[in-house]
Amino acid sequence: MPRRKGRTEVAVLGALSVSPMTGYALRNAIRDVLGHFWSESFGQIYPTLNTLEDQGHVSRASSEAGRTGATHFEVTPTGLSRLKELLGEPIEPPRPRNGLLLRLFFGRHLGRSACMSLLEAARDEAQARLTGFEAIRAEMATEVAAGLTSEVDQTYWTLTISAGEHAARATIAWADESLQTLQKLDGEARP
Amino acid sequence: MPRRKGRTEVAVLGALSVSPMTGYALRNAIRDVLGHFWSESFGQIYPTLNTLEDQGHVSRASSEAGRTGATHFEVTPTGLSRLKELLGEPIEPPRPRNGLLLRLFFGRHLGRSACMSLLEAARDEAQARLTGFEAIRAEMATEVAAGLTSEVDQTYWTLTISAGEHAARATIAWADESLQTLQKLDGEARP
DNA sequence: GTGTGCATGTAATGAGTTACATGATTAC
DNA sequence: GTAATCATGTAACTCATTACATGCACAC
Repeated sequence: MPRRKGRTEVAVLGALSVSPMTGYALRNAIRDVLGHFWSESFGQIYPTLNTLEDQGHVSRASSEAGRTGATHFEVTPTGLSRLKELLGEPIEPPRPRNGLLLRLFFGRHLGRSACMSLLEAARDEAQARLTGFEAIRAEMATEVAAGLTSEVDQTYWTLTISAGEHAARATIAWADESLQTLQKLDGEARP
Repeated sequence: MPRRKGRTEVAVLGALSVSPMTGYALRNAIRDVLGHFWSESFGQIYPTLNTLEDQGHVSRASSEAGRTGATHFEVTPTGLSRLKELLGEPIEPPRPRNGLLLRLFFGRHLGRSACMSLLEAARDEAQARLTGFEAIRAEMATEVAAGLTSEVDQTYWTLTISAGEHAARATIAWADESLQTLQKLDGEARP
């Protein structure tokens, strides 16, 4: 019985504050909308919803729209204050665990060409992410035009996309630079 | 009884491959040298060392140098192949969990000024990291000059520092840009 | 009628951290 | 002598993922 420490609650309450939905839709929304900076595993969402319901922070509003039998969850007023409270809490620093950098650090053991493959993969991945962000920007623009999203929300959401773009471009530049560095490394040793 | 999945083993074998040392020194080395992209909790290191010893990948070479009673661990030949094997395994993608971006995404609930404080803190932190990397570069240069570190190792290690620098600069640029965006946000609403 | 996707959960497992517990050694 | 640091471990706990289990509804 895992005790949730608030992080999952923020994602759930926040997502529901944008729009009420079922647990299933919630999982998809978190994956699709918050996916580039947040993830929740499937088995977290329903238990968290139940906990939140017990605390009166969300309530079930069964089947207004959508299929019969599906329960749409919505945030209650106390749930909204809880969200604001959680958002105000200090950010706990993530413990870094970058598998790519760990491999490169011990690159002497891994070998030059394997390291270069890793760098190329990282660069391509970052490039793909960059392309994905363009699509998200376009999609958001249409939603704002249609009145589905407020401009204030758009501003905040764009900040997170921009963060992803900056990070991706930095990765690309670093990878290209590093590939050049390793290219030169051959100079002295092995045939 | 946690089953280790290889990630801790890479860090431990890798660090010991650079230089044999005690478990205690190992913990410090991982914190100080790999710290900007990797972390191991204290309670992981000793159990992992014992597992690795059982498998013959590391051995105890007691008290050649240093204090009496302290056991220096060193990598065995099979440990070295094990390290190479582990380094060659696919990188498991980290599940993103960025507390800062989660807060900014729901910035409408958190409030403009709180968001700006978070951004300023992130920028300052990135700036501090950038300064730290300079120090690491300088220190490494003296180690190479003293013959303690090979130039090949230096090349690989520098790649990881460079990654940190690129990421930090990207964070600074993004935070400054975002602060300007939020500055303008005031335009219409609240007094 | 049947497969695909919607919808809701539980159980087992694992990874990793924190806190606890203990003692030896060196610096002052 | 005593405080700080070196040194080695264990136990409990938390957080989170994966796999399992189940059933309905809608499109074809």
